[in-house]
Amino acid sequence: MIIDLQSRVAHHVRRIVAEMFGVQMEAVAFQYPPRLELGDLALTVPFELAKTLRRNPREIARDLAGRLGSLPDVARAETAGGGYVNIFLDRRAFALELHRGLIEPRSAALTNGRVIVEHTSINPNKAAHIGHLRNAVLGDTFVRVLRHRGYTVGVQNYIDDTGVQVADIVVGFIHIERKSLDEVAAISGRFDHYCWDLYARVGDFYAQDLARRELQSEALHAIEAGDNETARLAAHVAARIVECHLATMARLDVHYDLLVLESDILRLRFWERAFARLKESGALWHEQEGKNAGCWVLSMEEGGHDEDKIIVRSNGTVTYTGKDIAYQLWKLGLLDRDFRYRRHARKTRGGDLWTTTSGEGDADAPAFGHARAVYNVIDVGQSYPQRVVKAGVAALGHAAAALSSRHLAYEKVVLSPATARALGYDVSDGETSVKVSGRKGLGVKADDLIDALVAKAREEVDARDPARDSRARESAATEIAVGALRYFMLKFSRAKIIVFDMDEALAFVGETGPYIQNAIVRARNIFVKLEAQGASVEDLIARARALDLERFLAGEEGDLAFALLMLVARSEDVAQQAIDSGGDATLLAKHAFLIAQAFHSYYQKPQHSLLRAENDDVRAFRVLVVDIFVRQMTILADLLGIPVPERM
RNA sequence: GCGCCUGUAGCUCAGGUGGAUAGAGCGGCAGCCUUCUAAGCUGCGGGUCAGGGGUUCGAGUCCCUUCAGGCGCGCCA
Repeated sequence: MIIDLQSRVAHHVRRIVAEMFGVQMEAVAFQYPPRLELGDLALTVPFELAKTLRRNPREIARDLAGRLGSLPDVARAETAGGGYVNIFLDRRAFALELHRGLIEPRSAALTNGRVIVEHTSINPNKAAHIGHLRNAVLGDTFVRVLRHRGYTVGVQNYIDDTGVQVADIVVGFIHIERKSLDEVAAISGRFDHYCWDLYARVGDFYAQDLARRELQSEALHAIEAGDNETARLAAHVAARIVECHLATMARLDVHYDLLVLESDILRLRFWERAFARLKESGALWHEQEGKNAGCWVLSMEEGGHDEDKIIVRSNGTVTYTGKDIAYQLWKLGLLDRDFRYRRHARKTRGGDLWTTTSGEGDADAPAFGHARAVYNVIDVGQSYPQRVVKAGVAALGHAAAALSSRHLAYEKVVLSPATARALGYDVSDGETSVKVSGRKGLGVKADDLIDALVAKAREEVDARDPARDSRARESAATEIAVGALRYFMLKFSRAKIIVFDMDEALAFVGETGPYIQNAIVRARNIFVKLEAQGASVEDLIARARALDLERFLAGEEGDLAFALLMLVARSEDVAQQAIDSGGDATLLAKHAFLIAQAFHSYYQKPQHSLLRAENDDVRAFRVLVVDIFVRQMTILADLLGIPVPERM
């Protein structure tokens, strides 16, 4: 809402600057004064004009301020500091416009074309861990923000069902446990957790005798060839683990539109097609000499020497990077091949979940691929292969498409020494963090973390509200756990390594998801009580609209309330910023926290009590403020994927 | 060696497009519950924004450089 207001004011500022100084300004930048007493918005145009006009910015500010006071939306304007123009808004008009915008939300203008976000993409061979949660929460939150801002988004989860990690588990079943497909299928309980342990044993198994590595490559070849017992076992493992991952992510309300199976990329010969095009264009060539002799390589054109990346090995097999180039080309609509699709048994939030297939597809499948922009949420360790993929796309003459394909890189999650010790890992005194290791089975399983959070939240809920129905307490505990976890994953910027500490992650006080949830619960509860007393929120809001709000939004309470409203008004701006900055929702999470903080601070003062307001006008005013807060916070919580319990 | 990332309060971290006195949470200290649910609020203390140089009216933010730490540079993914 503040964006609209700013563009109206900016329009007038440009006009006035042209009249007074004869200068055409392209953009007018707004800032927020450090303290509310100084003003609601600040202009820095006098600083910019000072250069071209060769005049003191203070004088320019004074001239400009004199003309701004009579504009619509503006109550008055002052000069301050070395040349700021501080604008005080017409608070009544501001509050009413803000409220109207939240009651009748204009959905953001639809942008053209589809955006694809790929996230999660966990190897389907063992349980998801906290690092995967960071990926999924980052990706899912970005998707929510994009959709909110008018983008059409397709969410894809890439399943590497023919890779070495699945092969390792297959080796484990065949050569360590000596289980048949039927016996594996009969394993009950949490299959992904079973494989988590088995995977660690396979690591030991290889380490004991390096010759056993051959078993991995044997399994891999059998899987790629297909139509044999090993391949069927691999398919069973991958499919079953994917279901586990989907179930884990669903606990956090993370969903996908399409599962892309690597086996389908192979069977539908996407790579052969991409390979042919890459050869035609000369992007790939067959190296005749040197250490890469016999390989098909792609030049990275950096430094000019030894920068070639092998795409096809000398034994003729294609690397993962090669397959990813094919997949990326398909995403961008640059590969003249398509998958076939069938409905998956699981539903997604908006409707059907689809999966690729090389068999018969459903006739009514929607279109996928052909994206205008692609975001790949992948850990920062894969920056190099991601650059290779982009270079491959660019080498086919699609420079613009390569640019619209972005790597949303995020740092890893490691364990604090305390948490690593609690998991039974031996930590020496000097260490400040411990890397997770799939090979050693070291790490925190996503489900275990969520379970611990729910249990901790359940204790709190039980202690506060023992009389409440047990199922209601459980669902509140679950929502609090999810809110805490999602906020925790967002509060650090992507480039920061998270040193995961169980106690810190389990904290529900301070800058956390539950803090935000509590603010909304408190606010909603006021309305519940108000209605229970026989009052009507709707009537009170109608009454508020007719009030002299300028008066109510002044003074000690008014300033506090207005500060809250100013923060609320910036929400869409911050959401868009999260997109423009390249997909970092940290700002938006922080923003939600700031609004919650402003509300808590306002709410806490007994003299601001809504239910015990001294008269109906004051009550009506407070209802308006709280209503604006609740409506905006509900939107923000949804964007962050933070559920709101009925009671805390 | 080359490339990328990080360095801000005791700890963990925020700090669009350069702007006013650099913020939050945790921890510490001192207060606030016959309550619109204290998972909350108020106050206090806490800073060479790693060091140095430069650009600018103005730099935590941009440029150069040094230092420290991490990651990448596979016919793994």
